[in-house]
Amino acid sequence: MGNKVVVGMSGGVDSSVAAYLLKEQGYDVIGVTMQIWQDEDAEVRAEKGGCCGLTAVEDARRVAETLGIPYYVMNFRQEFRCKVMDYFVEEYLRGHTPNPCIACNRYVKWEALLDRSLAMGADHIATGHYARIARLPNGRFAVRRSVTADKDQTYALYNLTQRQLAHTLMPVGEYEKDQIRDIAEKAGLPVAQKPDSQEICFVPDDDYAGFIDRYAPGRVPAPGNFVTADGRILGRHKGITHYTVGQRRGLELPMGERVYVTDIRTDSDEVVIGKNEDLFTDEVFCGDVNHMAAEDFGEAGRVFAKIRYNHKGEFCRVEKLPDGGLRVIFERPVRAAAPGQSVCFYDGEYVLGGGIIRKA
RNA sequence: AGGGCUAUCGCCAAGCGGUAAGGCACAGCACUUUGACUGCUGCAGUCGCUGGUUCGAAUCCAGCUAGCCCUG
Repeated sequence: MGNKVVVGMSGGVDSSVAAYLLKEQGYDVIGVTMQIWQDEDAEVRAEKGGCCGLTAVEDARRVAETLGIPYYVMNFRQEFRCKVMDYFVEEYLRGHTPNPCIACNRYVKWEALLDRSLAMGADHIATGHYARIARLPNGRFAVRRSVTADKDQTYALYNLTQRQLAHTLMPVGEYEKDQIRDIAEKAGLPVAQKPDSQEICFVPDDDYAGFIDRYAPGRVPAPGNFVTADGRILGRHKGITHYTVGQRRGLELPMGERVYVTDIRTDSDEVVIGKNEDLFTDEVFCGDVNHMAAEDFGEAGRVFAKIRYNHKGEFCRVEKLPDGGLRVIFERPVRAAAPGQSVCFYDGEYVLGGGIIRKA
């Protein structure tokens, strides 16, 4: 295999250093920024960087110049709109809580970018994720945890395919965040001090519910009742897209004690309210399963799993369902497993795979 | 228009003559490449109104107003 690699450059520190490291390692590096969404409001665009705003292009281009590598901007708006934004909105409309980053990784950052990169003669694509890629004795590829436990990003990568992994490099996973900034500093990269990105990149104002209102006018579920599990009506809510399982803030329900959303009923537009203790479950069911380190979870026995990006994780047992889904039984109950969120399984440092929660 | 009870922050609620607890809600910040959670900070110059007693009242007294209850 050759050594031509396309690095997805977001304009941030991590992907900039990824490009730098690969160049140092002797790769034939090409920098690419994926243009994936565009806010209609020019002012918002100017102020917010995000992982893919306009400042992303400017910053990435400067970094590419500094490194002396060719640089291109590729338009992936179509793919992003279809695979990420549509998916995101549709999921919320049906009362689920999607993770757009996972979809973006699989379908845009990888599928779309890899195809186009291979088409232009590249052998690999690379990103600035805090994760590593390994070829296992069984011949399969798997994402491996970053050397830093706290900055680990493997969770969001569980859905990548074997083919995608075979053509991927993640040089940043070998370093700590501080080291990455040091490297950027020493290499004279102009983005060394840029803050980390966060929140949903295509919702710059943080108001995801408002975004859905604008994205799917006329299709947003109407306001309904807040109810207790035993049917008592507590008040009115703004529509189910405004809520997610486990949520406390924004309910505007002065109950004297902290209360949380425990369920969302799409059939009746009811949002069920309960106590924190009502949010724990030791069993979840998921579908849309992706296998990574192993072809089967059942053979792995006791595995570790995370049910959201920032989850300490819990040990569990996985049973395969006839329909291809999974039943996951945790050793200790997990809190607020929300339909739409992903479960990512681990065998030690390696990602076994994962699936999307459909019922908890 | 007889009697009784109650009126303290958006909701609940301490306070019982010595200079306004707390919880929930809410806001801001922190944390965070998803939604959440969590943490921190803030949040009644005033105690239904008007007078009075007192060095001093949300706390005592009177009247008024409102709500609730019991009688009629």
